[in-house]
Amino acid sequence: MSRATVSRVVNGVRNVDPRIQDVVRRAISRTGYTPNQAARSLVTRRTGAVALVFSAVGEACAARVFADPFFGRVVDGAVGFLRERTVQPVLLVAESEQARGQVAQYLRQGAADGALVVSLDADDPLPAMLVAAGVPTVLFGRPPGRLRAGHVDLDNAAGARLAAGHLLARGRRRLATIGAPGSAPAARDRLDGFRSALAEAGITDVPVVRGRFTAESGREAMARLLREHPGLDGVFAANDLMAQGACQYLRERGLAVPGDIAVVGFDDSRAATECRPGLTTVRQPVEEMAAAMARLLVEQLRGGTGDGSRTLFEPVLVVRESA
Amino acid sequence: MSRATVSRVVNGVRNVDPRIQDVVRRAISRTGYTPNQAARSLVTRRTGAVALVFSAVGEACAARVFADPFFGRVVDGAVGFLRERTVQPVLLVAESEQARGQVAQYLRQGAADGALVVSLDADDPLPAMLVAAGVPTVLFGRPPGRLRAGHVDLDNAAGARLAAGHLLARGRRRLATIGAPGSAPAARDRLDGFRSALAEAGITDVPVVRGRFTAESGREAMARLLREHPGLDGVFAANDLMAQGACQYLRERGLAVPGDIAVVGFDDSRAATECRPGLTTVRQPVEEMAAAMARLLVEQLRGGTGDGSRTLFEPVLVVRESA
DNA sequence: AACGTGCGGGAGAGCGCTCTCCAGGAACCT
DNA sequence: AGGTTCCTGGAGAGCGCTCTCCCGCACGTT
Repeated sequence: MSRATVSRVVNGVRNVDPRIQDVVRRAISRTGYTPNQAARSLVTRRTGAVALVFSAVGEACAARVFADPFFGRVVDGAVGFLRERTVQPVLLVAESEQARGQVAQYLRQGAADGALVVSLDADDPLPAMLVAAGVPTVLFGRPPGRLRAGHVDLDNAAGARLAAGHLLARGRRRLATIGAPGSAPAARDRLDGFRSALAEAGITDVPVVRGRFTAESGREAMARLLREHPGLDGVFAANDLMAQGACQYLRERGLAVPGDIAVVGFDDSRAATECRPGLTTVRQPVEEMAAAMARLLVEQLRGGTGDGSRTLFEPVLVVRESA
Repeated sequence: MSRATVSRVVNGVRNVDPRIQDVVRRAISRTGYTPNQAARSLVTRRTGAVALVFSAVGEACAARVFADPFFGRVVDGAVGFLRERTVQPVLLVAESEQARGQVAQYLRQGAADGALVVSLDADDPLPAMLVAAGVPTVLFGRPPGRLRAGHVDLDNAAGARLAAGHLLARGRRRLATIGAPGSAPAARDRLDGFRSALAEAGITDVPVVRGRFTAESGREAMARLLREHPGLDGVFAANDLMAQGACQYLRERGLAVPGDIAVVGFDDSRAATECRPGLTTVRQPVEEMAAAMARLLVEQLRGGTGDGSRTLFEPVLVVRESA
């Protein structure tokens, strides 16, 4: 029997006599034969795998990255979608400059058919490196600079407006916000959206303290806000983790949420429901967005073109107890 | 110029005339040439990558897995070690039966040179599948059944004894423990160690409630313990997340920690320091253990043999405020 | 001057697979 | 009965690299 026939059976391509198929399959299971992926991709120029890259500029360790429930949700969404299509998801972490180089090299060599990149930072050079290397790439969030790449995004400004509107509707007027590093486009949009919505209501002086997307930084930010602006009655945090930290701090200081200060978060992550009181927040459908990324990439891989296409999601306000 | 010479330059093997090296390198950077990994591994039978597999039996989603700080620490330890040796760490999640099959297949095909497997469950078939497929494998925790595989472990029983000793030394006598699924060998050892240490002190009746390694399950377990055994004055939880949940519940119920009830956790994870009060806990050096796994695997890959070797770590008690 | 020695480079096989091309046979039509 | 078509299986090239073998040359030795 020739290799060609075996190959046809394994790949289920063209008609092969059922009896012969049976013989081949039996031989395969008897000998425990497994096709060599390297040889296969050498000729097909496909690996059947897609990389899910988490890139973090300035974060020393991967633990920090995984600490945010956000990442687990991304993994869930992307992995779920890819599994159904029997493409193997492969997670890569680019936690340092050196790591980014290694990851880019790895992908350029063709270790995966494409990359889903989650990077919080607009200064991150990785997306541009991958696009330049010809790796099919889809990003979470809008591409930095003038980079042309498929991506999935949330209307962050609209989400922040939702939060602002809700706080105003609850009669809060002395508002502040806990932002995030200015290098994160999403965080910037949230800040801009919040400010502009308040400006339309005639509130122009909005204190801002920047956190680092962690609960701990939320605590610190809240402490500082309270110190510098004692009269606050409402706070919008750029993510749930920071909102959770803020709530903790307020409770420890004996302040009631939302009685004394209303708190609105962003993401609708696990942290929002675990928080006491339950966090009123702006829902970002992370799982669906990640699945959409995967879809975009798979289509690009199939169709050959289609880079630069994007999917935009709309945020929804989820009202719980905190505001 | 022949391909052989270029290959020699790229791989830095044998002496090549510096001038020729220079010419080759210049040509490479000018044309943006990148060697094809598939072709390379076809002949070398190496990929230069190592898989870090997170396997979870019965967990529906990856988000749950990543929610535990434990996993971030494993990633940190393993990735840090591997990067220095320029081997590419690749994370794989085996979140379902189907996923396990796909992951096993992927590795059997030679997508990575070996696997570091983190599985909390003794019933998990993945380690045995990989070993049977001839994939060099190193496990976190002792191998299930009679499987022969390299692994790294902590003396969990000794850790639990440390916790028991500390609670006893603090004068606590009415003790209970928040355990974890019996299918997790580490959790079982912790339970056994705790019980045997108390038995030596003449305490034989120790209430046990099982959690699921999450803060939420810790809350529930604590609630139940308190309901069924109102006189408790000390609790040992099988990990910090559950201890954190227990502390939260106690505080909400108006009970002082450690005043009314002392709490000891396990892991010394981020949760331990973020908890209020700071958690007294048994330190498990997860990062070092993960690095040791990577070391074991790399040695096995180099040396050819050495499967079945293991590294055992000793736990240390870290005293903070909670006990 | 003849010979050994070692270093730097080329030729060419072959890793394990896929895929195109082709041949042979069965079935169907004229 | 001959021709046409379809179906199935085999032969063989070639994917892009590494690595062994070999050759030529410069240098040092006898």
